[in-house]
Amino acid sequence: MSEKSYTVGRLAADTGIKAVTIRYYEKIGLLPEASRSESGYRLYSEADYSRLLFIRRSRGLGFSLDDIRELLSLADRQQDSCAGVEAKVEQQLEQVRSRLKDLRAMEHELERLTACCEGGAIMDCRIVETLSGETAAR
Amino acid sequence: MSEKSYTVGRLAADTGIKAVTIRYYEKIGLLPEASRSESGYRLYSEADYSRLLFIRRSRGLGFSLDDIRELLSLADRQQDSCAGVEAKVEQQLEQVRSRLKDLRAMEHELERLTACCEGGAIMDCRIVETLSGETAAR
DNA sequence: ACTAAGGGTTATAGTAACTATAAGGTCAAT
DNA sequence: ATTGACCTTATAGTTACTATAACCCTTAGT
Repeated sequence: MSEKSYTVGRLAADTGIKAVTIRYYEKIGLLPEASRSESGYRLYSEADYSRLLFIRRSRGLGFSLDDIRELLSLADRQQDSCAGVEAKVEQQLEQVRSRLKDLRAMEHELERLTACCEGGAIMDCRIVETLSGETAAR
Repeated sequence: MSEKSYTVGRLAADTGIKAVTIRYYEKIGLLPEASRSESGYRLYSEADYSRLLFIRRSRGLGFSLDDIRELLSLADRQQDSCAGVEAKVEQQLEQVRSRLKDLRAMEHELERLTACCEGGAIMDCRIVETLSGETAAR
């Protein structure tokens, strides 16, 4: 019945989250305080490992650490409805889409700029001209 | 031949960049130090106004303030080739595209998640399940 | 037993691009 | 003279880390 445990470095290697970051997550209360070895090393359990994976996957979806804190606490109440979780996912989806919209606009504008430069001197450069003046381009 | 000048608040209203931000730009050397009225108020010229518009437009394309610092110094050398500027624009375009790629992946994954939830309890929630376990989903 | 490499520990400061707060001075109008 | 809207400075907070310093622990090799 020996629970296997990980050191912070081991956990880092296994999850792809750096040791410093893991300690940081603990400090801000995203991970519970780890138990310690006799010499003071942090020791992590399987549960910690799972929690960290949850965090990593959520980060990969663009959730903020605050959002993740909420997600985790929602996920912890096994009996409750998952409506809260779904709401958060949808909210995140909207944020991502809004960010996508902005970035696509930037992409188009940048493409337009690269297209209009013909490689002369700055004083004739349409790029610089566009950036400088022309209050248009909303 | 009276040069008209703006106070920081006027400049803010005209450019859509907040007064605090304008002062901040001055502090980090993105804008030259403004001249002052007798009572110590900052006074801005048309040139400052243009420079600020340049900054705003560049920010709108996603350039970092450091990039903008470089862009400005490139743009200031009227005689030089605009190759440097073009390079920066292309580099920025690549960054934007890479960010777009990431965000599109997030969008798809989030869509997938919203689709799979059928509104039961957390313990049956496919979203939570997906976030928790399933090391797959690269 | 000694030592060196490669872990681990803490605390503090730095990053980007602002935003917020406090505590005060100035200007125009009533 | 006083109000309200402006201006000034300095300092701290934000997000999610990263970097640095200065030190302790473990393990393998000599």
